[in-house]
Amino acid sequence: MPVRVRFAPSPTGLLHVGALRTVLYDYLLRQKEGGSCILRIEDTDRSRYNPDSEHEFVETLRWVGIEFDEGPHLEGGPHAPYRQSERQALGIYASKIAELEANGHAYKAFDTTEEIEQMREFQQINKVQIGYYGGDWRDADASKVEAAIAEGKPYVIRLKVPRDRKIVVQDLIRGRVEFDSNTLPDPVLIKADGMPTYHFAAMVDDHLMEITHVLRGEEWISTSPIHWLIFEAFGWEPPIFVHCPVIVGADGKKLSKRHGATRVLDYMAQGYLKSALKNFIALIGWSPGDDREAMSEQELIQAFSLSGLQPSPGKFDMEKLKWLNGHTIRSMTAEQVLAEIEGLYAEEHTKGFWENFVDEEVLPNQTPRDGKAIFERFEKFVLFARTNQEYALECIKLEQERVTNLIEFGEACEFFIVEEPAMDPKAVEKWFSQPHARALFDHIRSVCGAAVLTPDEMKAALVAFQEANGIEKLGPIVHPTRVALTGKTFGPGLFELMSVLGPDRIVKRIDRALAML
RNA sequence: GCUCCGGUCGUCUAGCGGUUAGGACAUCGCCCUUUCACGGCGAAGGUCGCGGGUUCGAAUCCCGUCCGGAGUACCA
Repeated sequence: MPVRVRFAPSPTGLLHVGALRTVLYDYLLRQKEGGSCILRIEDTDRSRYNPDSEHEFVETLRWVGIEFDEGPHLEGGPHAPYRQSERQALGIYASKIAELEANGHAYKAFDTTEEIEQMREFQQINKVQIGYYGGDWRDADASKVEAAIAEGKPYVIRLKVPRDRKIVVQDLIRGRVEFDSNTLPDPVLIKADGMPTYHFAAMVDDHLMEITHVLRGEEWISTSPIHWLIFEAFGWEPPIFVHCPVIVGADGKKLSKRHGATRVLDYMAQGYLKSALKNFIALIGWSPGDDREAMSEQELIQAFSLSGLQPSPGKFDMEKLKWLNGHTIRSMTAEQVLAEIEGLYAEEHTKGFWENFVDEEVLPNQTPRDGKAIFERFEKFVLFARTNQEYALECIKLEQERVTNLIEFGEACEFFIVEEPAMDPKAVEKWFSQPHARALFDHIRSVCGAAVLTPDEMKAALVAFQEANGIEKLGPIVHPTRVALTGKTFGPGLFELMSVLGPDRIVKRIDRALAML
C-alpha cells in the first residue's frame, strides 16, 4: 500500500536536528514503500508566526535533499492549499466543526479568560484535577447558548470528551497506550478568533490529505488520546501514529546551543556532508537490526523499517558525527569531494555562519578559533581550485585522509596553494639547526627541483643523500625537508607531497629555507 | 500533584526465554610509518536502573519500586 506521510512544522523558528530526524524517517519510509511526502505548514497561531521560518524549512530540506511531492512551495497539488491559515480562510475547518457540533461531539463555550483563571485557581486550592471539564456550557440548553450568541459573547468550540471511558491509542513504537477519559479536559478545537487549534486542524488535515502514517515528536503522546477521539467523533479511520523519541544533548538535557549547533543549516556551514548527517541522525533511535552503521542513502532506504525504531530518547554524540563525516569524506573520490566543497561555498549561509562564529569550545590555554579566518582559508582554496583543478584534486587526495569536515580543507591545503606558507618557529628552530641542513637543501634543490618526479623518485633522491652522508635514519632528512616545504611538522607523506608540489614550488621554498639558515 | 512515556558498556545500539550479552564512536596499547592522520590488530569498559516473582533457565515474561523525561494553554 502506498504510504502518505507528512512533515507539518509550525513556522515559528529554525529547523533543528530533532525535526530533521522526523522528516528523514518520513522520507525514508516514502522512498522505501513508495507513496507521497507532504509538507504542510501549521500556521494557526498568528502571534508566534515567523515569516522567515517557512523559507528556512524549504532551504534546509533542499540542502539535505529531501524532496516533497506536495507542499506550499510547489505548484498546485491534490490537497492544496498546504498552509493551514489558507485552509482556514477557505472554510475547511468551519465546515468540519459544524459536523461535530451537529453530531454532539463539540460545543460552544463562552467562558471568559477570567472565569477560566478562577476555575483553575479553585482547582489548585482544592487539589482537584486541573482543566476544563465542561463548566457551564458542555451541557447547556440550546436557549442559553443562543442567548449568549445573540449577546455577541466571544466563544471557543470544545471537544466533548466522553466520560468514564478507557481510550486506547495505538502507537507503532510502543504498542497500545491507555488513558482514562476522565483525566482529559475538553480541549479547545476552534479558538475565539476562529482559528483551529493544532489538535483540530492537524487531525482534519491528516484525514483530508489521506495521511497513512503520522510521524511526530514524543511530546505529542500525551495529547494523542484527544486526537484519537477526534477521529472517532468523525467516524474516521485514524492513521498509524509513530511518536519518535526526543534527541537530547550529551548531558541528557534538551538539545540547545550549548551542545553545539541545533540548526541543521549550521551543520552544513561547518562542512558536514548531508549524506553523513542523514546517516548519523537516522541512527539515533533507529537501527537496521544488524551491525551496519556507515550506509549510503540507497542502503539506508533499503534497510529502513518503522519496526527498527526505538522508544527511548537518544543523545546527540558530536564525536561520532565527526567520525562518520570523516569516514564519508574518505569514501569519496577527490572529484566528488571537490564538488561538495564547491557546493558548500555556493551556499549563502556558509559565509554568514563563519562571520558570526563564536568559538564556544575553547580548551584551556588555547586561543579561540577565528571564524572569519577559517572561512577565508576555505574560500581561498575554492577560488584556487577553480583555476588549478588538477593540482587541487591532488591536494584533496592527500588531505582527505586526515580531515573530518569540508571546511578543514582550507587549512589543510593551505600550504599547497600559497607561495610562502607560514613557518612554525619551533619546528624551524629544531630542524634547520641540523648540521646537514644546508647540504640537504642544496641537494633537494638540485635534484628534486630539476624535474617532475614520482613519490618513489623523491624518496630515492632523499635516500641517496642519507646514504652519501652516512645518516642512520631517514627522520633527520625528512623532518627538515617537511618544515622547509610546508612550514609544519605534520601532514601527508613527504614524498607524495613533494611530488604534488612539483619542481617550481620546491625550488622557491628551498631557497626561502636556505635564506633562513 | 495528576496522566503518560522511557531505563543494555561513557555514548549510539544489537538482542524478542538458553549468547563467554554482539557491533560502532570515544579511551588506552601494539602494528604500519618520515610526522599528523588514515588503516589493521588488541585491551579495558556492562551487577542489562533496583527488588521480587514465573520458569530447569530471564536483559528478554509478570508485579512492585526508583530514577529520568514529556504533557498538564484559546502554543504547536
